[in-house]
Amino acid sequence: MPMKTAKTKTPVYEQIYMLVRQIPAGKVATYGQIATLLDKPGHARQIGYALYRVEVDADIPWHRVVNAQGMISESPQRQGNDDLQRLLLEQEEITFNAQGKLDLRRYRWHPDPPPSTLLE
DNA sequence: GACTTGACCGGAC
DNA sequence: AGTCCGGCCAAGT
Repeated sequence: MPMKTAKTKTPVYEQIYMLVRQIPAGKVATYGQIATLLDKPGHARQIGYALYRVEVDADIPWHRVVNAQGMISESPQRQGNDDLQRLLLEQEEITFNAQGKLDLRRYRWHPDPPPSTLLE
């Protein structure tokens, strides 16, 4: 049981990123949904913070994550990129209504395999 | 090592 | 319809 030097840092965000990568084009997930899929309901803010530090050109479909109201969460920090998010989604044939909301009933991602499988 | 900062959510009023 | 409020916790200062 010795060696404590193996500081396996298990990046928490790694799981978030892996899960987000599973979202198919044309579908979206909410922050809370991601948290729940990771068996951590209520930790939605962590998802937002994780995506906050994602590079725009990273191989992560960050644009497929919206808030529980079906809207794109904007931030002073990301000015301009929130518009990009909408464009990327529209390219996947996702439409927004006059209020800038998308229909979650229609576009929400429902993973077939259990979440635990998705992380392997 | 304490304190601040968030792409959030759900319930209460 | 709105608004307010507490909870959640990793990273950065």
